[in-house]
Amino acid sequence: MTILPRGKSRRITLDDVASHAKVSAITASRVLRKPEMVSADLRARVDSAVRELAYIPNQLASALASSRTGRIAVIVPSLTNGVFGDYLRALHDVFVPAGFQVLVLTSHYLPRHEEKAIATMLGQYPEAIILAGIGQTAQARKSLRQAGIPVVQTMEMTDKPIDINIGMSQVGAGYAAARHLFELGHIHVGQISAPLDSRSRKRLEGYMQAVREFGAVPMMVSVDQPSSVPFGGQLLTELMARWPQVTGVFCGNDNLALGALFECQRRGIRVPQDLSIIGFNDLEVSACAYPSLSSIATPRYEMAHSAAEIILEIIRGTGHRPQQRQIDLGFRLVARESTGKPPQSA
Amino acid sequence: MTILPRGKSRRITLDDVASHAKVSAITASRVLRKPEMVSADLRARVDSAVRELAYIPNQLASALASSRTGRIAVIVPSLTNGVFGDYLRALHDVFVPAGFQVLVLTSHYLPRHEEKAIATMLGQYPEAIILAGIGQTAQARKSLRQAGIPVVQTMEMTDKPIDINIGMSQVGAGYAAARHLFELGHIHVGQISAPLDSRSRKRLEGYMQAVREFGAVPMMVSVDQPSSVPFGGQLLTELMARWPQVTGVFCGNDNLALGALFECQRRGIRVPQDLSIIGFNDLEVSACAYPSLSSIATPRYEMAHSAAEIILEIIRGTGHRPQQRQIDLGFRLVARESTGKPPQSA
DNA sequence: GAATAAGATGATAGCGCTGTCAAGAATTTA
DNA sequence: TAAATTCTTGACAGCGCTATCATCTTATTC
Repeated sequence: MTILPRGKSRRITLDDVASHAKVSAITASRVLRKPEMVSADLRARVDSAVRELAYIPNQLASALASSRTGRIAVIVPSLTNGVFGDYLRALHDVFVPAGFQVLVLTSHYLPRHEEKAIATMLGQYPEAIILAGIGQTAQARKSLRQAGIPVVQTMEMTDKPIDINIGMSQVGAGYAAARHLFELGHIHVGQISAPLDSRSRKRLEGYMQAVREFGAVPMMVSVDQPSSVPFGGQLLTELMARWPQVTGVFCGNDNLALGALFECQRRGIRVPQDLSIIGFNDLEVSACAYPSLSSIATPRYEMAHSAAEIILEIIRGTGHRPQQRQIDLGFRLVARESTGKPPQSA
Repeated sequence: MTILPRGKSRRITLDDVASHAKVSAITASRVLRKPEMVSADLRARVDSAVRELAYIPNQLASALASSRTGRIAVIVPSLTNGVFGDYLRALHDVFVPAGFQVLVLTSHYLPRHEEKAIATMLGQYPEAIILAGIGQTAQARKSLRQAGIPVVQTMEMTDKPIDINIGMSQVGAGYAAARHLFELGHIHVGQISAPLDSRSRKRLEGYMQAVREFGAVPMMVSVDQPSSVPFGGQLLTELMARWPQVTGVFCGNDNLALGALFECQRRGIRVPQDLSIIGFNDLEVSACAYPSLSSIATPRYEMAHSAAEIILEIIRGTGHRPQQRQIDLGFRLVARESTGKPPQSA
């Protein structure tokens, strides 16, 4: 095999196709974009020229000329978190068939990174931008407004959306998780989290709300890193060292919950007889863990899907915006085997 | 809040910045790209104009004019699989700081989808393209060759790379996993997999090789869907129903292994006393499961990282290609608690 | 102080495509 | 058959930027 040529043979352009088919460039362009406008004869000639030359249109030039880039910008905190796998899948499911390209950048849970990612994205002149979360910097909000494209903030609710907001109440969901444990009769309910994620902090707020309501004492440990399964075990260990009386734990997300569950198995703590565990997000794995993990099911696929649908409608419908600028898709408490009544002795 | 204007206020261009700063457009351009070429005075004027107008360069126009798109195309089978989370993270880690944009498309494990994704990507005129796997269609291979850009096939090895190949032996790794069980003394070693993924089929081949070598009987069940934790439990159930004598299971990946492990816990099968389980990929969760899961550690982060580094070198080094066109990054057997000797009775 | 070199700035011409409008060909109508 | 209508096709300009080359300053040398 020979070394590939680089930039040697100029790439085939529309003009090449046109002259090969003996038509004007614009006709060739039309054959590709609006074939019904061109006679069958010319269309056939152009089509065969395209095939013969293996012509690939330059989307850059096309986008520049038409000011339609066909790009949708997405910024998520992380690619390794299973939550965003589902989220991105939903976006691809809607946008790719509709002929749009999905550009993804990560913010690593840092508003500063997100601001930079937003600037980078806007330079690509996307036709819409979808953000995870509502904590954009002032500067970022300004750029987003100026861009004049649909901006959708997802994953949580805000009173002051930049444009459109499709989410759920993270505080409410955190409250529901903690309340579930209190209502089962637990008095000593702990919380472990990785509050680098601002949504994680909202859930903590919900936990605190429930703690106050049930007259309990807050017991929290956290780690300033992206959450992961191993941290779940580590944080549970810390929690139980500081507050041995704990009988219920609300984990900021299912990865932490899974890690906590494994740690219990390792240490012979029975779940839920000795300790109840509830997670957050309801990842696929949670339902089939042993014991199966109680969790809060979040509509991450649906949030992304709705965001995508609404954007398509706006783009196609000449910019008409939906009546509703804030959509709360809710959440669902899923009580499974990992939560039960506290032990009698406690 | 008012409805956002759409396309009403023309977006700020370089000309706006230039006239605002009372310099020529090209000087403004230089301030942004090669500031050292411009005097401090003009640079300051342009910089403040940029800030005041909140100018965001149009990358499209820039790319068209300079014929440097700054884009790297990546095609992966799935976004939800944890393996590709690590893989994409590595690509972002290298390319984003280097000023490149990473475009991701998914193939859903289907060569036909991959072919389409490749065509879409080439229309974006990326400066390089990175593929997961080696099973591209003939048509796709042709387009890729014609594109004249670095093409890196990853995740597995091939004798006939399109251009550059950075991978590992999937057959060899599958063989190593199965062999590990045979060497521990197991005679009845089963395999469960989701062979939609072509690499999964390669691992099966390795398993068969080991089965032949140790004079054993192949026992396999599979599901024609993307792998997931729940399928792990389901497939294990099927396997043990058909071959109750099984004492060791090689799972096509760690998700299946995790599901199998949970199923064992549910059914009171002790791991590894009654049943040994080995997974594949060594996801983060495997090390902290209980019992911790034996697995094959695959260099997915490293493969993507090397691919990215090599591409940067080629792009920056005026197209000089590395001597070595095939790089095998190997794999590592990680024996943990989930694999042990078979029960005496067997 | 004149000649030269080095540095800073600008004018011009595209990159490859599409929007707009004009012109020609084919068809229909009265 | 002439006029009106529709359908096809093409010429041209320009999207916003950068590569290239030309011009004008300012420093450096003898």
